[in-house]
Amino acid sequence: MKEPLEVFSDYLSRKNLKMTPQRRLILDIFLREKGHLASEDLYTIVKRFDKSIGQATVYRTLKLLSESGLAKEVKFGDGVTRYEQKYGNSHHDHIICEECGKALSVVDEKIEELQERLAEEHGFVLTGHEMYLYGLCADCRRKKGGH
Amino acid sequence: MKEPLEVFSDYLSRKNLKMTPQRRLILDIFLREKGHLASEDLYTIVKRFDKSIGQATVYRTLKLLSESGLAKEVKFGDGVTRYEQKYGNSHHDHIICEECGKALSVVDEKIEELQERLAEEHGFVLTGHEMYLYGLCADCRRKKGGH
DNA sequence: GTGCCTGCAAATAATTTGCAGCAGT
DNA sequence: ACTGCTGCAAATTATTTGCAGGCAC
Repeated sequence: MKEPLEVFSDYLSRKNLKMTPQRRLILDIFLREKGHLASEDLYTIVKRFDKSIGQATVYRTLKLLSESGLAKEVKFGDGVTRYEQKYGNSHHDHIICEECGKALSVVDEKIEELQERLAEEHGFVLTGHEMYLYGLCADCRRKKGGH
Repeated sequence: MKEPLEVFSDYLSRKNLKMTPQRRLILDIFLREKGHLASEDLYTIVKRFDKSIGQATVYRTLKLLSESGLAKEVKFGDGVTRYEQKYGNSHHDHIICEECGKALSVVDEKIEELQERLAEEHGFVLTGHEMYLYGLCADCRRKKGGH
């Protein structure tokens, strides 16, 4: 598979946009940090490498990364947009612990299939979907129970 | 089943809060208008009946309605919080047309079951979930195809 | 050299909060 | 009477945008 940096470069030149040191740095750190990062989180980390970078640049670059297919926006319902890596066309959903905020990525082929069918039954052709499962993780249940 | 107004009154007195004309009016209109209403939508409608009502009151009342179990917050990912009616403990998910914004409420027992199981497999006990299917509705496909 | 890019600060958008007077219970 | 409630405006939060100078192509 093509390297992320190449994917991004290709995307940029296709759109007559430019590869800059800031964009390279943000992509780099975005790839290094696994998980679900808010723009602000990324900004904090990126700033350690380039004191002079601006928040807006991080916001703008994350948007570009989404458009290039390298990142995907996810919204956990707390008003903060997070971004996660997305190689090729991998897809997954989320289980979020309501106690500690831990978020796992999961997929269930059977569910995906049923979603497709459900949409069809209502006359829709699916283009995408989001599923968030909220609950208590094993750790938090133990802590709560143990008390 | 108990009347919504009674449910709300009970909730309020249980919390040492008060039933006011504004709250009664907002509940009334919320029940009348089926669908997924943003606070601002409701505010616009409510204003036709009471010119002097403030936005903040609508926001605050919708929050109370959620807490009382009569309403449920839904977020379609466009940064606007919407509210839908929720009698008893009815639950459903959403299919949203990316073209015209139309939103349908749906349930699929089989999916619900698999979600439960999926969470379990990852050590979670589910407390709730949200599922949003995005796609194109039949109408919009026709319009697009016809062009 | 041209047009995109950057950091900054100001602008938005949705929602929340502080406050002084008003009103349910 | 005692608190909670209301409308208003100001505050917050997350994100976007305008701009003047700088840099990639």
